[in-house]
Amino acid sequence: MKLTELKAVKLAELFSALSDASRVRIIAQLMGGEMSVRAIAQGIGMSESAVSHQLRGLRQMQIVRARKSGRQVFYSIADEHVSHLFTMGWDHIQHG
Amino acid sequence: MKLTELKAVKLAELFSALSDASRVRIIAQLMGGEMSVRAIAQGIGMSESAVSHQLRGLRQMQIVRARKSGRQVFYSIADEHVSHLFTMGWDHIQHG
DNA sequence: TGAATATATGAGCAGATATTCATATATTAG
DNA sequence: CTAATATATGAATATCTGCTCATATATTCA
Repeated sequence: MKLTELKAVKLAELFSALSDASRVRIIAQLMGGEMSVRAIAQGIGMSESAVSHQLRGLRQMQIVRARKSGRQVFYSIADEHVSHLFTMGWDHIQHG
Repeated sequence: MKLTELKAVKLAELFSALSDASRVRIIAQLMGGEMSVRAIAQGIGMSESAVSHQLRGLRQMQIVRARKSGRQVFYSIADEHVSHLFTMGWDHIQHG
């Protein structure tokens, strides 16, 4: 396992995506399918602005992807690596 | 997937363990087997104090475990869930 | 015992991060 | 067109984080 500096940073960034309780709640909701910003915000009791800010970061990290429809934007998990990672963490919590 | 507030925090804490490049380097080294604090520090070019601080957090999160032998303390990955999680992230980086 | 070595820890600081608030942009309805 | 709605974004702020430096503790060696 040879770890260059760049890869260490990339790995840290990946895990950072799930390293905050708000983002965890956002991702957990998206595990059930795509949702609008408003729906996410209401579902977890966060302001739409805060959710939008977090989604921006998640989008840039390619953790989620956005689909625009009319004036709404629907977000969903970008790829199954992410949901798999999330599920593994989830399982670990359940047993630990 | 029902996510209580407590579980969201626990999940975030778990991923936080790997959300920093220094910790990623520490974990990556420990993937090869147990190492002393000094060896870890030298291996990744960090001060022993900084490494010790990080190890403290990782210990509290049960990500690593410590074995004392004489005046040295050897650290290793606490359980295979962690190394599995790490490996998954690693794979994701390789292909992404 | 005293010196040297290995690790741990507390304080303090600099930089990062998450939120709020105000505002901007884009889309739809009337 | 104007008003309303959904989202995005910038600035400001409060909190959190990771490091350094100094110091403490524990263990071994002479």
